[in-house]
Amino acid sequence: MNDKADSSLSRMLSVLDLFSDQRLQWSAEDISEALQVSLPTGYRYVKMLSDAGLLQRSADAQFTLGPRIVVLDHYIRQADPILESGIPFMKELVAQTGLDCVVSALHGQQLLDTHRELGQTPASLSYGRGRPRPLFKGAAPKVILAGLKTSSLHKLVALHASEITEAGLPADWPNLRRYYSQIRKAGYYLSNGELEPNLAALAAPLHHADGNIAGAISLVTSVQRMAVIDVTKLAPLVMRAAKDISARMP
Amino acid sequence: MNDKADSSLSRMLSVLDLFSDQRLQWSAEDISEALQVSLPTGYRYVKMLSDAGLLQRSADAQFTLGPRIVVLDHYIRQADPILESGIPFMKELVAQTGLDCVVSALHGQQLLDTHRELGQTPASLSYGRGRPRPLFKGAAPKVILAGLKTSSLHKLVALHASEITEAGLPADWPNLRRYYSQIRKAGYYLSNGELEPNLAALAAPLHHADGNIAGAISLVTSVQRMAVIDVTKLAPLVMRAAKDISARMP
DNA sequence: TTACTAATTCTCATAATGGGAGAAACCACT
DNA sequence: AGTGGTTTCTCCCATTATGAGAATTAGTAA
Repeated sequence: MNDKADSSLSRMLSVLDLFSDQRLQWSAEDISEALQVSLPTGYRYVKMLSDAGLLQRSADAQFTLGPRIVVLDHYIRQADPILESGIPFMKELVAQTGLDCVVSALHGQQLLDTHRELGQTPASLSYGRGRPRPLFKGAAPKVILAGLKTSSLHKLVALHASEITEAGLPADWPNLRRYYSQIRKAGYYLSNGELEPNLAALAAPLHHADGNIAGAISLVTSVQRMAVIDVTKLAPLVMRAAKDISARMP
Repeated sequence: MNDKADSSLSRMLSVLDLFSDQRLQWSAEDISEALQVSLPTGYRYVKMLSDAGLLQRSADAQFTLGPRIVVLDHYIRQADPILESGIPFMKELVAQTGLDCVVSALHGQQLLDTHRELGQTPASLSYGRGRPRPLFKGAAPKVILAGLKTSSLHKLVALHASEITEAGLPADWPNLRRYYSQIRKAGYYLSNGELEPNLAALAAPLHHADGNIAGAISLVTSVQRMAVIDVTKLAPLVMRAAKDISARMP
């Protein structure tokens, strides 16, 4: 309820918000202006963030994201049980089908692709690990949300009502619940042009040993190529891989 | 000269220092104790860092590194000119030689591997993007430092005198300078068991369009396999790829 | 459910510290 | 040496982070 909260501490962190794929170079001056702080303060911020390795100086008095981020992501990857046990199975799926294989997971409120194995003719160019994804569009998000405990799902939908209607999903909770529970029962979900008009994907859920949802594995290709694929053959492949990976999870 | 500097702002950032491959789970209580702050302050820190996405809650009142890091690394990768133009050439080198191919770069004071393409029999298991590397050991670091402007190199060595002697390099600046300039003249460097006893690597420098060093590309394999390789054949391959990649850099 | 324990947030007075303004120092080029 | 842009410093003031303890919430087992 306390929205004015913009203390010094979080204001410094909000420097990171400025960086996006739209703009990866910021000068201390631009930062000061964007955050509405004085120039010396802007310099203090970039100095501290640079000392922490989250930023680094680059040419022409510009600052960019720093090496610490790369190292921290390395730690995250090393500790990710899905990656540890999943990559061989992903490679196998790619070899069997020639399609691109993606693993996605929910981190807090954010749904991310965490790894990709590309086939010979990558359908989705270059979107690699770390791509944020909409929560309510596409195959991977749907099987992941379908795998959440009802209470967790309820919380999540409460916070994203507008996106849900925008995605064409039922606005009322009972119907939404039913929608997801059908997906869970099916054990997989096929999307056609949901996320991007010419992409299709078939996703299956990954589970932790305790049964909780861990993420999703999906095969991605163009809508055209998916049109000639026998989904009744493809789905079991993906679900099998998902089970195999899940069986190796802690 | 001001070493006592441990303000609130940087103290909060130092929460991130706690996370390493040794330990990726910290409770608010442990953090408070490690940083010598009170429990409410510890909670304030993790709350702010979580709001920024740098941390996230996980099971059992533990906190782990957050999804924001993965997204930020995604931005860095997307903007990395070496990756953009280099990966096809790396794949080709792997196909030609069957060895592992690594690209490394200097970010500020930190030398990191930024990408790996693995051969059929990966020699160096699983050390992927983001692995920090010693500055003075191994093939990639040596060709990179050899490519720095003399003044930059001088600064760097001044800050790491102990590591230099420990790595068995000349302690005095004139000899060190000569050592690196020989490497630069050769155009490549072959290391045998320098970094890890059973690994060998051959590295060549990558340059920006302005001639400044951008990083290094290297082929890595076991010492045994390298022993049967004709280096006079391998070195030109790597140097050619390095030139090709460099030619496509901005 | 209820009762328990652990985890997290709140309250508030206090002191620490981050903020701004302007000057000064430091660069990297000529 | 001189110049323009970049970065840090000094200083005082007001903001804001802090700790101690209490209060609340969440999680879990009965």
